[in-house]
Amino acid sequence: MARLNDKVRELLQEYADLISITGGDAFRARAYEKAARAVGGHPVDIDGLDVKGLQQIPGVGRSTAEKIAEYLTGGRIEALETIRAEIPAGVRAMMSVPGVGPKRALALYRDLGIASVDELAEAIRADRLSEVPGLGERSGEKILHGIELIRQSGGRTLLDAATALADRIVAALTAVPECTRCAYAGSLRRMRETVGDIDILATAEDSAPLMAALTALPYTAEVIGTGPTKTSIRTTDGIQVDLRVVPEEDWGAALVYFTGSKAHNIKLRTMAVRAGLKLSEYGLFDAEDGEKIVSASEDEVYAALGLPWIAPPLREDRGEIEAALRGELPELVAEADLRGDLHTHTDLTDGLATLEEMIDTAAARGYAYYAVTDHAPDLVMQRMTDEKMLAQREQLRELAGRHRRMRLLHGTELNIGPDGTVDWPAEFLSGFDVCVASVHSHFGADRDAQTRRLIRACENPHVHIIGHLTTRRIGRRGPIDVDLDAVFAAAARTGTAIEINSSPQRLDLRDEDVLRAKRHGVKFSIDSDAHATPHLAYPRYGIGTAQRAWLTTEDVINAWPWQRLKRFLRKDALRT
DNA sequence: GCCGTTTTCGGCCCGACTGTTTTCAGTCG
Repeated sequence: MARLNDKVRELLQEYADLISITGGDAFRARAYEKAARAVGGHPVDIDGLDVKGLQQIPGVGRSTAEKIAEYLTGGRIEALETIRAEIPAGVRAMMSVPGVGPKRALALYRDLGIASVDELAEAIRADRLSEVPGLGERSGEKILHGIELIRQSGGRTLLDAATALADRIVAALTAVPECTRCAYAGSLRRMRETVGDIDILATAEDSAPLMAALTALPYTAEVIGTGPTKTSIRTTDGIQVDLRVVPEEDWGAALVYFTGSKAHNIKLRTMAVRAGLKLSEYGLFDAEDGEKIVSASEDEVYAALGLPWIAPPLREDRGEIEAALRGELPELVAEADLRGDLHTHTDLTDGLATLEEMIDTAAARGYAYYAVTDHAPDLVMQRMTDEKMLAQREQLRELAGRHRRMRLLHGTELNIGPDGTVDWPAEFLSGFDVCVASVHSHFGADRDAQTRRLIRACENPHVHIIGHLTTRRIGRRGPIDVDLDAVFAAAARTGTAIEINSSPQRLDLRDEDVLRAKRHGVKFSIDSDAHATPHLAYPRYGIGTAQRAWLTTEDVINAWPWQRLKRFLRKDALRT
């Protein structure tokens, strides 16, 4: 379960969607959307706030505050329940399909009686879509493609929601007196970009109190199964959680086993067999006499196989065992190695927090440098102007001494146009300390065009970092079609870093692409792309991608000391 | 529904793209 702020954000967003679907006032719907974002990005936990306190959140007025308060005290919002009764949940769910908005969702429901994504796919295949005015064959194809996209990531949970839930469960189980150890394992521990379910491992003499604690959690909606060693539940958010309890002396072997990956485990077991041993979740045994050799810690298990401990993000059988045998495991970059954030927004464009709030929160993270990179004018809806940007720079310079240990950088997130050019002329660009350049339009351009535009952006002497390169949004929008190797080669040649965007909705680039880019000699920037102060914590997810891609501090420009980063950012000077 | 160094009423992020129109509606960022 995520923060209460996130729960309320989801409810307000649902209310806004339902207002849109039922043809309510568009501005009213947008007011709730804005309030939803504001609550989600609010740094203070709303639990315990009263109506007055809630109204202090920008974008939350009396009406919204009362609805939130109603939820906080009674667990439901009457107005939301009323409108929910009108529109089946599946109709709203159709809005998550690219190409389907509130108007089409309603038309599909009213005209064809379609009330779920599955029924929608069925109707398109049965060629019934053209019965709805304004929808034809092409629309059907696009929508069907969108449905495919959702299904590909279907049922998987984003890393932030999974991490928040796992942290809470581990905390709850650790508090049980009988519990001696508890941690999460599985793909979450390996920091995969999404997780299918959450695996929790615990040790106790008597497992019953732990099983009981899990099934009694307030957000446990359904107990799928429960026994002495394993209990599975589903949360109110539909996430499956498996808890396994083992004796304390088997902790290490069980943790290896339940962390995976399957391919990594198979390789370990094969090594064990060759050495006359047998590895299972219960320990490492002598194959002959069945005597247990070790299983108390992961270190011991790996050591008994002649290996150093291998960090979970590497356990994918991508050569980590061979590297470990050669003593060539990388010293992975860690969250604590990050010395700054080079891609963040403020309320000057679409961020929620002020410049001061963002800077103060960044300083609290102990950064040595911090860049503010608000959107550039070609993203028209942000209404950026030269004057606004220069005024922000002025304001930033005035705040220079606010945190003595943290250097402030003035930057921007440029838009890479269809031809690869960016918003401002060279003269204006040279006034920025750092420029991120990203694709925000023309996602459908063909492979050659996408490749050309990105290479041209790399060749721009003022562009230091390519932001969220593939522009994918997990489960919502696929990556653009681009020759990644050609772009990586251009980035390496021109000294342009490629971003690992840490937003859990993006995580762009993906780990396997980062691996490929690294082979080209590309450097990376692990950034939050924060639009609110809590988002500044996102690099914990981007670090997962970086670790899965074997990156060290050498590969990551914002893990470098300022003087070294400064030289990297003098790309334009070095090239002239 | 929210908000006010333009405002307590009257605005509210604006334009491109797409497919379906034959002048525009819906969706998206």
